[in-house]
Amino acid sequence: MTVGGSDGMDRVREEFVQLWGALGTFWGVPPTTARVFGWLMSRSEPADAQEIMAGLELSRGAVSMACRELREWKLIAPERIAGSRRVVYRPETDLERVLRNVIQMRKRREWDPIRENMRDWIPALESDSSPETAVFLQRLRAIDTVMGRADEIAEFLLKGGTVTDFGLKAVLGAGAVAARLGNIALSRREVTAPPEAVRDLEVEEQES
Amino acid sequence: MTVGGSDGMDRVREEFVQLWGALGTFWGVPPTTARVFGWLMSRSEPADAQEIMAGLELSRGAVSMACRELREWKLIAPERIAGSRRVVYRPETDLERVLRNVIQMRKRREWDPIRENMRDWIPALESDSSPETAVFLQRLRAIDTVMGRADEIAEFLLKGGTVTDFGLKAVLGAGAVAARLGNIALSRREVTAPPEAVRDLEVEEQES
DNA sequence: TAGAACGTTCAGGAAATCTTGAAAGCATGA
DNA sequence: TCATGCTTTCAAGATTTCCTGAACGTTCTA
Repeated sequence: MTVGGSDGMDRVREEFVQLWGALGTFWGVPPTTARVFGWLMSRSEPADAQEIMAGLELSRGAVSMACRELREWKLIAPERIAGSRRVVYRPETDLERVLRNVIQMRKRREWDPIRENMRDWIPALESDSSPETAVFLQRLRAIDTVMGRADEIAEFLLKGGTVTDFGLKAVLGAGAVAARLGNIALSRREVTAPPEAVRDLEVEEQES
Repeated sequence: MTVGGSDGMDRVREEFVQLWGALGTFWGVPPTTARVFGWLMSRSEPADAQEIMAGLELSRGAVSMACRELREWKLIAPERIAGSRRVVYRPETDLERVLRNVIQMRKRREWDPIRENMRDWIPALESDSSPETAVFLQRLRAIDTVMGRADEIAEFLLKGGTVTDFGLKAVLGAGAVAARLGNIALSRREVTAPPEAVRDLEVEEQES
């Protein structure tokens, strides 16, 4: 079944699949779905549902669901076999693209709705001027600022199209990590203007 | 109990707490734990376990567990009230620090173990030279490279002292910045060598 | 030292999530 | 048009994860 599977290969494959499943946590996907992707990546050739079933000991349904999800994330591409109903899935193996797709998906599914929500709150609090509210409002503004920046970076990464440049790969990596955590990160040292909204958090209680 | 709570304030607070709980997904923390942090952030003053219980309708035990976790992440700091058993928790409101703490924690808890695992696999496959293995090995190497870079960047962020801001404008405007970041990211290893392993993924199995 | 107040722990129940398997849907070829 | 082979769907079951509440520890007051 497995093309050219040796003992070492099989062991590593198994552990790799397991690990990739655990990694699913990082990008917000059920373990089984992530494992299917890992398994496909561990093979030199694309596979159909039956092979995946056999390889991972999953039910037909589970495989189908996982593949649907992975297709939505654009992490695998279906390929029809001519003269048959059979569909094989080819995994996206360009990590850069994998990263971009994951960022894009999470942004759309979770991040953007959150930001939209946020938009309502700040105006809603501006009319209220108790001290408690003032503090909270300030924090919300700071959060909004940071999120806005995370947004810009995510946008940049997504539009970066052909990111062939040297360091950009590094930047991409950083952005992925940061975006995954819902944040941004770069050095403050080079900043010319101080990041006020963020800084202010530390001294917020003095304002009146 | 709530200092100066108005209607609008309470509504926003509730939604904010809810949202923050959902955000927990992003940084790998149970929803309730994240909600506790959100609730604390929405208040101008630190709170003790009882207030949190009341504010979020949680059991005593749940609050205790959430606070323990948050303390581990260094996202809240306990403060003893003099002459009493009471402990109030003050949330970390400097987002920059929040970010760093989260990155640090996840790196230690999940990321580093994963990388360590990986280290075993590549040598284990090098002795085996079937075609299937060769492809997989190549992918593993590419993954390792990318993870290594993410690692270096995380390290940079953690050690870089103040790590936040520097928005996209800088990245967009100044290739120099990207270059600098890139160099930092690459500095430990192949400073001059192009990232072949990554590139190679795209052409590894062409039959198109 | 006793009692009160508060925090912590952990077994067990509750809820959310994932997986299964049967049934329905759709191309293909006779 | 029907039979075949493969995929998709979805309700019900299984599993994992989370929360509760009672019992226990610790610190403070009297």
